[in-house]
Amino acid sequence: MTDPTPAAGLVKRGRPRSERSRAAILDAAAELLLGRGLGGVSMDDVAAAAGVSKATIYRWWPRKESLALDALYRDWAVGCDAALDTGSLGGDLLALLRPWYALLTRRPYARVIGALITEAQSDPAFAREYLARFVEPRRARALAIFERAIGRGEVGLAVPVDVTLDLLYGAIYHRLLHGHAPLSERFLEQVIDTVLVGVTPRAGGPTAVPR
Amino acid sequence: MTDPTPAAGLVKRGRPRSERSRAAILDAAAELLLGRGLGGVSMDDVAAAAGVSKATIYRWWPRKESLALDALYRDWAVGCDAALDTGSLGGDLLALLRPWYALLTRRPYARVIGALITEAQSDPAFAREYLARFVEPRRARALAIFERAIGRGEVGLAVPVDVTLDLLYGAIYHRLLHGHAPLSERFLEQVIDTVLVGVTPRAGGPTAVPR
Amino acid sequence: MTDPTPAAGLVKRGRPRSERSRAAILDAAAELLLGRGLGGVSMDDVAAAAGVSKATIYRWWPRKESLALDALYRDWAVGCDAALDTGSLGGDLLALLRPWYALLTRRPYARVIGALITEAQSDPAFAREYLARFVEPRRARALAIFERAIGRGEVGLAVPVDVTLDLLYGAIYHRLLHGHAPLSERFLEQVIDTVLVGVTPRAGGPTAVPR
Amino acid sequence: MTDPTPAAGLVKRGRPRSERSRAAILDAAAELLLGRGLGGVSMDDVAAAAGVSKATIYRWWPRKESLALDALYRDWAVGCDAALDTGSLGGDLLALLRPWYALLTRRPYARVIGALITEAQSDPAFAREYLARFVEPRRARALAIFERAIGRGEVGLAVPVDVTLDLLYGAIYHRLLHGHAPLSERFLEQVIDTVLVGVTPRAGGPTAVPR
DNA sequence: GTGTAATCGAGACGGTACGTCGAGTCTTGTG
DNA sequence: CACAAGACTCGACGTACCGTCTCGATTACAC
Repeated sequence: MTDPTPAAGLVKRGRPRSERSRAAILDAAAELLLGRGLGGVSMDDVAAAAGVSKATIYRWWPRKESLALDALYRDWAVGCDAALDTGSLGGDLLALLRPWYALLTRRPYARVIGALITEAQSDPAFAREYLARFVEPRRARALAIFERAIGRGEVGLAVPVDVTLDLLYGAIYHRLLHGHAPLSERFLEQVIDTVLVGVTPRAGGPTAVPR
Repeated sequence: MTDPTPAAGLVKRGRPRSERSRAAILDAAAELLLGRGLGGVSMDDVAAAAGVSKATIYRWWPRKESLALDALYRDWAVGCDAALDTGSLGGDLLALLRPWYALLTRRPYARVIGALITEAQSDPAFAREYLARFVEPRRARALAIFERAIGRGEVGLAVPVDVTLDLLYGAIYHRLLHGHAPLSERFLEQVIDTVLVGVTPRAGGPTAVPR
Repeated sequence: MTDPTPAAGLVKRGRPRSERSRAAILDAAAELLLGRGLGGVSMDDVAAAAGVSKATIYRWWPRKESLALDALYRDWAVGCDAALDTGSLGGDLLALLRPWYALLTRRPYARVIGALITEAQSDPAFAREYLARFVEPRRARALAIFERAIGRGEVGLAVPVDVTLDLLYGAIYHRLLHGHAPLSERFLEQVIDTVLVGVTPRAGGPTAVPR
Repeated sequence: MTDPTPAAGLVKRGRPRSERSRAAILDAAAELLLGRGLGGVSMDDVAAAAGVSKATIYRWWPRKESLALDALYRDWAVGCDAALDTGSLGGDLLALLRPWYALLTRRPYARVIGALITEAQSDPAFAREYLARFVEPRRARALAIFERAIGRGEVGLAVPVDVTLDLLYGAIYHRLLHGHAPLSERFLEQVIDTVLVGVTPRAGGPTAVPR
């Protein structure tokens, strides 16, 4: 959204962008968003909290949702880069998902995530941005883990991995967003266990759905 | 939200509520919401489309989200009441989920569902209402199906059914809301198949997650 | 506005008008109007204070201003009917105006009078009603007093009495409505004195305005 | 109400107020007010007619009445600044009042004046503003004229000038607001004549009101 | 007594304006 | 150029009041 490295050939003219302002805006936005949700925070609020002019925010972020995306993204990558190889599918998944779970439950991320998802429904460009930053990276990590497991023979070849990923992440998002039941560490383990059973190869094949 | 059967002992006084207006409001709201999403529809829009005063809407629905809940709810129950017993877990699940899938994909429900979920994050009363109307009924149906399957020995006794339900519904909501991959009938079947494999009892127990 | 004696030929049918309601409405209206002014009182307020249905008010008074007219009129006639003959112009005027002055200063009539006058500016029928009830009667009394004084030779024949009435009442209304100076009993006497001087016949005529 | 010259020591920051908008608002307001009266004009009307946002109006004028005050004030000063000295009290008064009379009768000012007076009844601050702008200046002019006349011996020393001013202005306002009789140029002259007679010194003192 | 007819209460209704708020843009002067 | 300040447009918000309406329940007179 805010490219820090402009075209190399261009000479930089005029006053340079204030890094201080940028950080203040993102900090203030993140704090306010987690506290009151996207709908409860106005751009004036962010500007006031960051000690910054509203025009400065709009110069760098086209709308509130984009700002929210950037503000929340900084924490979001936690544990995503660490590609631990524990040697087993279950261990790898747990190592991948546990830090994320910790993040999700530490502060009310669901508030803002819900609003971002809603915004994505009617703005394809925003949807792409959201997916690219918040969904795809974790999905790619999980996919790599599954591929390693397939290589080790831990996962049956007939298993549709993309569907499995949806089961895994879908279950977690489901509890996160709907809150019909607690999103606990126990739940995380149960989800992984159930998925493991579903993908582990065995002698007799599963009973297919009659159509 | 709007109880049609007030306290029986109370004598009815004053001009009765106009059923015509109520229906017109819900119709107009449903149509507009599916067309433009919650954020794209104003109360004035609904009032104008329904040929009704804005005050009349506010008299019965405290906010736009509540109205949306009522407006969408009327279609939502589709296929939920039909408790087909096909004789197999997979068949039952498919019979339950297929009509719902058809509803979800026929019109852009995701737009409004997302907004309702977002609202639920910061309003516990609304969250309860949303769950009670949009989530719990379908979940209860699925639970009944699983219990029948357990009775038939189709599902292992150690399987945590609530987690399984989250895998099932979570996967579908995940694709519905995130749109990272199409929510197709094929996907629906794959989800059911994978879940079936995960819950079907077998000789050797599942590999537990190493902790 | 509300004719208590309908066409004689008409037979009275149906439930008769509740005199209790009528009185309660006028009482409540007068009290509220003097307390909060016309703009500060809603028809719902009056209905609630009178323990009466809003429809009942509208059945008998076409609009709020008409109700205000009736509500205030009951006090307004004070001292207007008493046609004391003190024997002198000054004495008669004082006897006429003093009770009215007392009424005006006892409670904040100016609030409502101002609103009625304003309404009269854009509704000729209302203006006629207002004049006929609030202005003409007192004017007619004063006119009679002046005519008696003319008969006694207290007032010059060349004096334009209607203009003199405007000076008299105008001065009082001026202080009542504008409040730039107190409307005191002293002021009332000074006004009468000054008018007396202006109308008393003398040897040399007044200096006419050069035109 | 809207001070054009803020504290001198303060540096002007931010976008300056649009003089164009300010003038358009006052023009539109004056035109609409004289055409339909205060009650017949909504803030949306003014905003639309002035090609301006409603919020901009509310930023500078707290309520409709304040706007009306400013909008009408621009014409109101007509002939007030010209302090003609015709040499006689009658001539001076006529020179002062004739232009005002002309203004009052050219367009339906009474509509709005009535509403302003009504508002003043329940808002002391507004009352002060109204008096300071619409009443006091003309009164001060007339007072100066009377004091010159006293210096010339045209007015008796015992005459209470403030009461005389109330007779003069009161009579005019009375006909303006009540409309029981036409506010004509002839009436204006008669009022001045009668007042002149009342204040001109003579041999025998006036007959005091018997108490 | 049994219509018939007008009243009454309660309160929902369409409509209009209110005054406020937030998003996002624009216009100054200053660094 | 970037930035702070803040005025601006636009559009929606939720509320309040107006005057109308639809109920069921009363209350009179007329038959």
